[in-house]
Amino acid sequence: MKTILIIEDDPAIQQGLTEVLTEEHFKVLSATDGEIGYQMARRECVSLIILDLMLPGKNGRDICRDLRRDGVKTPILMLTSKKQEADKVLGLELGADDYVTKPFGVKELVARVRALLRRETLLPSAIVETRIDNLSIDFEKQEARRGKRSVSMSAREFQLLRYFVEREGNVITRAMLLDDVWGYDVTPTTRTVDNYILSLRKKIEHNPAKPSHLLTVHTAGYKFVK
Amino acid sequence: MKTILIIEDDPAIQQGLTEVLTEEHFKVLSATDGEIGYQMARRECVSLIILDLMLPGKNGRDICRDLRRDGVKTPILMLTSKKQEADKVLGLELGADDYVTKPFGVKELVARVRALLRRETLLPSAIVETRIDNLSIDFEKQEARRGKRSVSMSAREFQLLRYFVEREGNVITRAMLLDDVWGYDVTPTTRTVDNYILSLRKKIEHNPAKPSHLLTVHTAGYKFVK
DNA sequence: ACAGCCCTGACAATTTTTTGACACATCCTT
DNA sequence: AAGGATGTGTCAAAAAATTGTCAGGGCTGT
Repeated sequence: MKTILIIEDDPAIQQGLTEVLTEEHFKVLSATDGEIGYQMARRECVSLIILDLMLPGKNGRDICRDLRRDGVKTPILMLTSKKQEADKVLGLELGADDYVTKPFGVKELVARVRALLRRETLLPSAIVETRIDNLSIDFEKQEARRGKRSVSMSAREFQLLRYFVEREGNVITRAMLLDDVWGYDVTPTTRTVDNYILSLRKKIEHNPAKPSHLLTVHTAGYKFVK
Repeated sequence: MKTILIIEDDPAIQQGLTEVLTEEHFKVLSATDGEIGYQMARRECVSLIILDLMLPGKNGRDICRDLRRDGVKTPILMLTSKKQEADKVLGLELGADDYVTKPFGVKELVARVRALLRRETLLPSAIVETRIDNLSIDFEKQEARRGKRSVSMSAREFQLLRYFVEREGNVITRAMLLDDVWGYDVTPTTRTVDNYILSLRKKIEHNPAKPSHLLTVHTAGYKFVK
């Protein structure tokens, strides 16, 4: 689950945002003072920061600049009162990623939050494509093909395989898979995992019954090797 | 290490860009005057040029055109103030590869820089016209015709199709479509998207029920292939 | 008022995900 | 080394989720 830090002194907005975002299944942290918010942003591991421009303690402008200077790359969504301010906030001098002017619509805000988070997850240049024996896989395009024959995989299968490929050689427990690939909110049986392993093997292994890539580590989990 | 040439007269942006790109491990050269920048672009060996549209000395538009005329193939990322300008900058007449409108977020800019560098072939990223089977489409004129029979499409349909065509082969989620094609202020249902896909298929596919271009990627979104 | 777009809601069709049953393998005790 | 206990492989069918499709209502510009 993604955590969002809200740094905002107006209690009405603070509370409203918290409610909305919680409802949208985000975890929310908050600070009403600039200096405290800044410290939290540095210490806590959050996915996105919603930052008011005007704050007691330390204003949003400074927080933003300082965070960037500290090397914090978390996306920042600025709340401003005037459009003119907003233009200055963006651009490079400060390093915010997007802004919303008050008064703002809840839907718009949530949409922007989601957009920022999505862009975020697209950026890290994790593994985009790979090759297992003569099967080539493009995770971004969600395509897998053996020679010119395309092999169909569901979205979850791609996710799962990617998870393994990115952690090549490490033992992956079922719990890790359930947490990271499925998420906290759903809890299928561990049998579900086995079934996906099964179908992945059918697609990537030459002899699914004697796997050479997606190995089982008894009582522990699975391991992918190339 | 890749070298990036920045041609930009506003010192704030100039400096900001330099900082950010340096931090991202690029080597940065810069010019604040158009004519000087143009000369540098011709002489120095750089991997990418970030070019402001409005410049003293020689404006970005001319620099871009002249560089292309000189046979310089280096990717060019334009900085513009208005979206309308941007659309004109792209396309073939000038030869820029991508653009960012001010104010822009750091992440977006860096992402675009990386994308351009990754891209080996210098395709202009804005497609003005295309052909799908025997259907020819002109996005600028908003015309589509199959042979001499014109096929009517609404503005939104053109937008949507263009979005797909420009991202050929990539999986496009409904959220991306809603954010990028519809925008943040309106929030139609995802069902709306499906309906547009439906009507686009009726217009571009030979057999809309068995699409061969506008494919659905179950649980993920859609994908356009030619 | 009319035509054309845009959006919504309902329901059907399809695909994916999960479950449950059972065979088989491995581990750990005795 | 035998035998139970537990963990895994496998399949098919049920359950859930996603997408396809259509008809209709609201809105806008003419």
